[in-house]
Amino acid sequence: MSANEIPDIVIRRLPIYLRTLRRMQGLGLESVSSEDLGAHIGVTAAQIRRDFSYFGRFGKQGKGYDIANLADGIQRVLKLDRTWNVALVGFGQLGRAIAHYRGFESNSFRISAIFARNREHIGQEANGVAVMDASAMQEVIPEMGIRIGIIAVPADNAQEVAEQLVDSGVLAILNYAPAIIHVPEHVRVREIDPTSALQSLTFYLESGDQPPDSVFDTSLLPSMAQTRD
Amino acid sequence: MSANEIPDIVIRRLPIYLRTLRRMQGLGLESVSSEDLGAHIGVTAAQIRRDFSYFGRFGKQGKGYDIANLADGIQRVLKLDRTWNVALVGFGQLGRAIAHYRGFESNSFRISAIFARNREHIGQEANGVAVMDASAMQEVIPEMGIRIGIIAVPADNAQEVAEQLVDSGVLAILNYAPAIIHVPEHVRVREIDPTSALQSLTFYLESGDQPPDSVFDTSLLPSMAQTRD
DNA sequence: TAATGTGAAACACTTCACAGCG
DNA sequence: CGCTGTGAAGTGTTTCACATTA
Repeated sequence: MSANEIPDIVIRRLPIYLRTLRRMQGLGLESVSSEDLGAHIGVTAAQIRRDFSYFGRFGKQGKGYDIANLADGIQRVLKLDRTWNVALVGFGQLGRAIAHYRGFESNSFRISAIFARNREHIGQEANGVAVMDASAMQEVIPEMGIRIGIIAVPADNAQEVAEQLVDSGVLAILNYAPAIIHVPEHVRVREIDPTSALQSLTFYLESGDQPPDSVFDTSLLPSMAQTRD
Repeated sequence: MSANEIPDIVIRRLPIYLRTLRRMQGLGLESVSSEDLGAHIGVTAAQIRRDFSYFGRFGKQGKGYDIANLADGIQRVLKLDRTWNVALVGFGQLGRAIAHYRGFESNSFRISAIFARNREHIGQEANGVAVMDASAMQEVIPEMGIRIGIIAVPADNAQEVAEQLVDSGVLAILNYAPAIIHVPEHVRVREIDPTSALQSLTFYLESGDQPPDSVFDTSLLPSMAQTRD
């Protein structure tokens, strides 16, 4: 009955559950109730139970969930019981920071190919991985069995890079460029967009007192504010 | 009637609309229909119209939306017609990358204070901003009228830093640490979590052929997979 | 006439509440 | 007897479809 219609929102919560369970495991804990786990993560116990129910019966009534067992289950559902090779495109400030980030390694990912267009970047290396010319993508990505790409190029080049990745066989993209990329149905994209995140937070702040600065800034845009009504 | 109940999900889409409209404006376009705008962004025309209807009547029947006017409207709704000072906490790899990122400036934010605990980091500087001791937060943040904080410290320190920020008067937090932070109701948090994003993408990939590597990796965790049924 | 703004319907997700199990 | 798993109810979000208006 659990078949195949797990909402994406549930899938996006699984890594958080996994990470939390692994931390608990590291603390020597053996089991946890949906109540406890929810409190740690900031979601309701009911949601925890509903989420887990999508992919099986992991709990024991009266007892809760076995932490190691549940974590392993989630890890398997997410197919994280292996290491995924990832291709990074872009080796500017951002690309380099991503290439040097050590957090992926311990979480089932390895940046095993880096591509750039800038001649200055090509030939440099990060973590022992040499930066290749972007034109090598179509050859290297299939060869290495890479199915995940990270876009870390300027917004204006993001769509083009997305297409090159897709043409190379990539099926999942993590997009750091501040641009919406359009890909075929069978390709999944997640956006990393700190600027948008900040820009949606200010909505909730009072603009009132303490202007941080005397500059009345409409940013790059010289346009004038003007609304009707 | 538009009063005050705009869903957060709508607020989170506004920066994307804004960015897209500004790009169109830069291209010299003057007006756009919900149909067109939706196609560019990848949402339905109905959603665009519904979203905008929450904060006013911005369109003209038969014509569409005036790009400059609509962008200005969104900018005002999001309170982005000013520059917000932001405090960055953490000056390791990640913190430094954020400090040097030039994308915030042109989008209404300025990292105007940087804090770290590591003695090596204190006194360094980025973009002309000196790194201060974290203990100075409670004094400096109110003084500078800062209400937005960015957390870029290891997961284990994230909660502590969040509390220091909140105690200093911060009301909005952008959290790059891979940890859920708990804050009072009146404080808003957005997470930047590339690892979780990648980990939720693999769910949709076939694990089948082409194992990228011979390592059968259960990562850091030595635990054995074992499920019931 | 072309495209908005919006009731109403449809769909999606979350929470309630409790039977049932270990 | 405490806690899961899950129908059913409750909310929230998206889409439909069309009257309305520039």
